[in-house]
Amino acid sequence: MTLEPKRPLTLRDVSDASGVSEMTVSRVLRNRGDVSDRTRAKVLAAAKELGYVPNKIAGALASNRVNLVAVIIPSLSNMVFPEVLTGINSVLEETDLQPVVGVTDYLPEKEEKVLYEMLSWRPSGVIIAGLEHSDAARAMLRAASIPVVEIMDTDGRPVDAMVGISHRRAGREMAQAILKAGYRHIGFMGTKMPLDHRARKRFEGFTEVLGKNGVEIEDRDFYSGGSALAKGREMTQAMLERSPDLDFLYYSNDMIGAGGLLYLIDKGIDVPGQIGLAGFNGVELLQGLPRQLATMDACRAEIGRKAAEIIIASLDETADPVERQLTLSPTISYGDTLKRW
Amino acid sequence: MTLEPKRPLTLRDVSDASGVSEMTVSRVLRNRGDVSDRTRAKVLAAAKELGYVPNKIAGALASNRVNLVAVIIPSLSNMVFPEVLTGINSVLEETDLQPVVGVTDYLPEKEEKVLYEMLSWRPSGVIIAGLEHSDAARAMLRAASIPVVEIMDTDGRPVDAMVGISHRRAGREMAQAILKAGYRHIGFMGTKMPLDHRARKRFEGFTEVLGKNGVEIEDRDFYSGGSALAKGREMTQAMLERSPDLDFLYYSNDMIGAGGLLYLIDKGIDVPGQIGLAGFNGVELLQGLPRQLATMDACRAEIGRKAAEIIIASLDETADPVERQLTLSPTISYGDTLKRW
DNA sequence: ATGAAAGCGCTAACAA
DNA sequence: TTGTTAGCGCTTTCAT
Repeated sequence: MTLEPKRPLTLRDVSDASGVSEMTVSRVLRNRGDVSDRTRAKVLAAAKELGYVPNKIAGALASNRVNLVAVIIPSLSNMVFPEVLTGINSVLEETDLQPVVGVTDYLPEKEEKVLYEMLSWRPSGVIIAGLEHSDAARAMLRAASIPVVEIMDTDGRPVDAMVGISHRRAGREMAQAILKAGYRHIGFMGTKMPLDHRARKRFEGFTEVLGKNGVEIEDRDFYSGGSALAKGREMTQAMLERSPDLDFLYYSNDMIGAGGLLYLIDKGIDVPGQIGLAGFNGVELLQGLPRQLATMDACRAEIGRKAAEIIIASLDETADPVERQLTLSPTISYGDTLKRW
Repeated sequence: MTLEPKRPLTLRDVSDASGVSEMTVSRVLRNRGDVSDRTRAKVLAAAKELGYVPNKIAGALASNRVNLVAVIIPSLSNMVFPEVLTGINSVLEETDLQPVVGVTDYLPEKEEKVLYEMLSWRPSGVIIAGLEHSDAARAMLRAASIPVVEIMDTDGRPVDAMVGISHRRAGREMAQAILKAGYRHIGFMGTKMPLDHRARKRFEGFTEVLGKNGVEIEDRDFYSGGSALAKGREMTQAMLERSPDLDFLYYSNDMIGAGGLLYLIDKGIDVPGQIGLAGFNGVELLQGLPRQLATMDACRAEIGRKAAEIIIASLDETADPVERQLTLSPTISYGDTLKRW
């Protein structure tokens, strides 16, 4: 064992060590083309012995192929997105494609930057949350000439493919369920996030149906930062002190809804008799609360799986065509906090 | 506008469009070397006009530099890891380094595979959870000749640098606090994860101190899958029916602890008088519960930040040297479920 | 079944 | 300040 200056190993090193040409070594390592068993064995032994790790940069440049799929999402702290990732992963795992995650923090400028960075690695496809992007971002997506799947939301026109739910419709359906159950004095709590277009669309759908039925949101409040559970508790308390006549609270996500629910239980208030509650997302996490919050499943894992399938199908000429504009249907679960009519 | 066969743009195209040599275009786009303002403007205009996105693959191959940092973690569903990522991000954001995340699902074989994939992109550094890796993985890490920071845990010897807490010690300290508070009949609940070495070490430290004080765990139970909150509730109920004499329940994570706490509150059991409780992690999420679970902060964001700083310092010859073996000290928070002595 | 040559798109190093 | 040349480590293509 001689000490050489540290330099990553190359195909050349394996070639030298095994006495086989670089080209054949390359074939063995990629399982391409016909190679005799004897040669293959020699090469594999040498590669393992040396601890050779192929250089994908060079490989990608030469072959013009990159097995990466860019996945661009607003956040990792909101459990919704890790769940989508899990769905994407479960499908890509069976291929040689690798997801690479970029986070935008809900900021359009950051989205643009992250997208630029990722596209500069020439990925094979892009999965990106939402339909709202800057013009520059949309231009990049189009110019990349690779499959692009916009996920989560289907209220709008995609650059290429899309999979998600209609948040506007989700808001409408929840409003209908609430009205049917007989509630009329409704308060709303959500995140202070003008850039969360999906939350905005749910809210718009929600107020639209209320409005058509002559009902208006009587109180509303928005928070930012901090523990959602704690915020839900505090905001609920504050809102009920301010507007004691409310008979329903609609929360833009399950975590603050759960905070509200715990507060009401604490106070001994009759839920859903005196006050009804509903959130959004269907986060599994909350099973185990004393009572189940009414909510609506956002089909997160399914969205991830479908998006990955669309990418795969787009890349494979021989594959059966798949639906490229897919709207999933979330279902309401009434839990214990929304009266059934 | 003529329709050409779709082909990604190259430096060459920008060079042609601007009448400036490829080399100078390259310099402009990277802000390297002296370029006249006039030339720079011409180039930037042409690049923007065309919508040129540089090809990092070619750039990386030529310059032998890749601005990626591989981050390898067991899971994204456990909030702990997204929080570490946030810490890493917050520091890397101020450099041109980009984290790239790989997930191992707590499986050594998968860790090995993910590591291999990531190293084949020749990243500038690696941040990897835990100190336990297969021999092959450790060999790869060493052979890569790049900074490697092992995070979360410091009970063991790192390949290169490490940042984390001593989980064994965390377990010991919690045991001491519990004994000092006077509890003697202790039950334990955790995840059924033989491969979660940190949970194992906490448990070992915990039982070690109990043992030295003549106390033994009187009942234990492990779960896998499902909603942690719900599991905590169910397991707590089952354990107390089985072992009604217990006066303390130690949970391997805060989520199941919270489930247990909610169950006990529901039952009207006196916490921490009749039964004390403690978890681990200090998840912010749980603020907002009716009562605060005793827990121990795992310093997640701090670990992420420090790890990123070590990578940066290792890459920058001129930087001040930083501590490369860093053990942070978690602190107990007693909350409302562990008596102070 | 194996090898040799060319070149992927960029940047380091040097020349002008 | 700008341009030229020679590769980075691999794969494609074509020859043997």
